[in-house]
Amino acid sequence: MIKAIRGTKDILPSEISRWHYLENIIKQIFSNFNYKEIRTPVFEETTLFGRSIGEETDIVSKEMYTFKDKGDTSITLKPEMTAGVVRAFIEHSLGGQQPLIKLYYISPMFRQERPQAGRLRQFHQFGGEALGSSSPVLDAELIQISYDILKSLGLKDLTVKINSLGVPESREDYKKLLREFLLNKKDKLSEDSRKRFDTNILRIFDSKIESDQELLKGAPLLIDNLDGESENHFEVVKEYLDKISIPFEIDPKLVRGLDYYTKTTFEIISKKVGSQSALVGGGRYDLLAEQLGGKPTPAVGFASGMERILLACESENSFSVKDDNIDVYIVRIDEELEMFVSETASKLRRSGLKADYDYLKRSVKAQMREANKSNAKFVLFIGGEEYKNKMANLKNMETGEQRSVQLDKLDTVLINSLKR
RNA sequence: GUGGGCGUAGCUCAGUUGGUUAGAGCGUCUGGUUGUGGCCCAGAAGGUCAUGGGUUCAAAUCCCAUCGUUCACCCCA
Repeated sequence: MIKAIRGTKDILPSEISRWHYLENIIKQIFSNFNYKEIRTPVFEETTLFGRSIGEETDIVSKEMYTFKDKGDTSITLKPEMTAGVVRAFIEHSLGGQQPLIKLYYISPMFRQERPQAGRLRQFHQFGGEALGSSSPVLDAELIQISYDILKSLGLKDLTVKINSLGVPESREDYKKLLREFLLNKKDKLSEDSRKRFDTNILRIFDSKIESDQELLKGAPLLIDNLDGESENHFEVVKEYLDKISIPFEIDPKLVRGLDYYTKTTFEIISKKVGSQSALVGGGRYDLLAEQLGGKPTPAVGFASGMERILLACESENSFSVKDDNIDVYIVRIDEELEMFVSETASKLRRSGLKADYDYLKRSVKAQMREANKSNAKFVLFIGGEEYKNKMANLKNMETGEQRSVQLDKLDTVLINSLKR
């Protein structure tokens, strides 16, 4: 048997209504904030990701689906969306058409990692990006959008964490401080953290190993060593979050794994999804557009994992969607009326009604069971004496009430009955 | 890439210290008297016990390998 590739999942008809529900909320809230949807290709030139996310990051160095196409170009399935959005922004000079552009997306992403709860190789993210303004209000706005979406889904157990990474210059100064602080403790660090000491020292804060955290006690914090501008920016973000009633925690250890972040970073976590607890991650990336060859364009954005969100919703039992139902199921009483039943269904469908019937020549009883399973509001019986007089029996499945209707007035009768 | 758990019907799972024909619930199908659902009742279909090898008179059960899956680490959404 051929099975779906490891780390990929079929979304079956039985679960699709939960996805539609989620997608509708996402579209609704982004639209309230006047964000426009953007769709970029699922694959891009490989170099785009190295240059934006960072060559040394885990995503680029070991998780990308990269292959050569027939023209010998190196292609990569997108592991995240920001790079593609910024590429499109530059390519189509979107910044030249309007000074600030607010975009959102819903799209599959691909990363070749070992699958686990809340982590797939093909997974789905939605996210928002605001390009063209350095206003801290936008940082807060994106936090608000993601938070409001999660809240609209009924999620309760959420924590918003924010931090500021400052600008590269102040960050470099700080790294020196941290390096000095840790220098004589280096040999006591875990193996991973010793590696981080050289590659990305900030990430040592992420370590889950207790002895590492012990060694970090009393370490200088990035947040206490910000440059003046970043500090002011962070103050406004916090102030505005307070004004719009978003509860948050400052987490000086929140260091995100993508190279392009500057100033604000944030995360929303839920304890209800296993160990992959981040539902949302994002931050400001003021230098990325320029780095990719565009004009300097301050920007901020976030991404959010839809599978993780649905896991959280499931474990909190935060919303339920009602079963699909149809308006009318047509039961064929006499076998020779098969064609007429199809014809009648087809007319009703063209009148905008949800109609179905049996294609398997099943018994009347079986047809009724089927009607019941598809939650039909009405059942129409076609056959016998009534049919000769161009009449049919219409049964209300909820009340059990049944009446005779003229076949040529069927659609109006049904439409009126359904209004009630 | 590293480590642990688990692979029995479409799904969720039983299966005793190895012992005849591998079970249940749900789901599916057919019936329960002429042309009417849910509830109930009767019956049926559906299994290379993941795959391959080994131990044994005898393996779903014990051992090994492979594959799959799952959870965790790293990292991330």
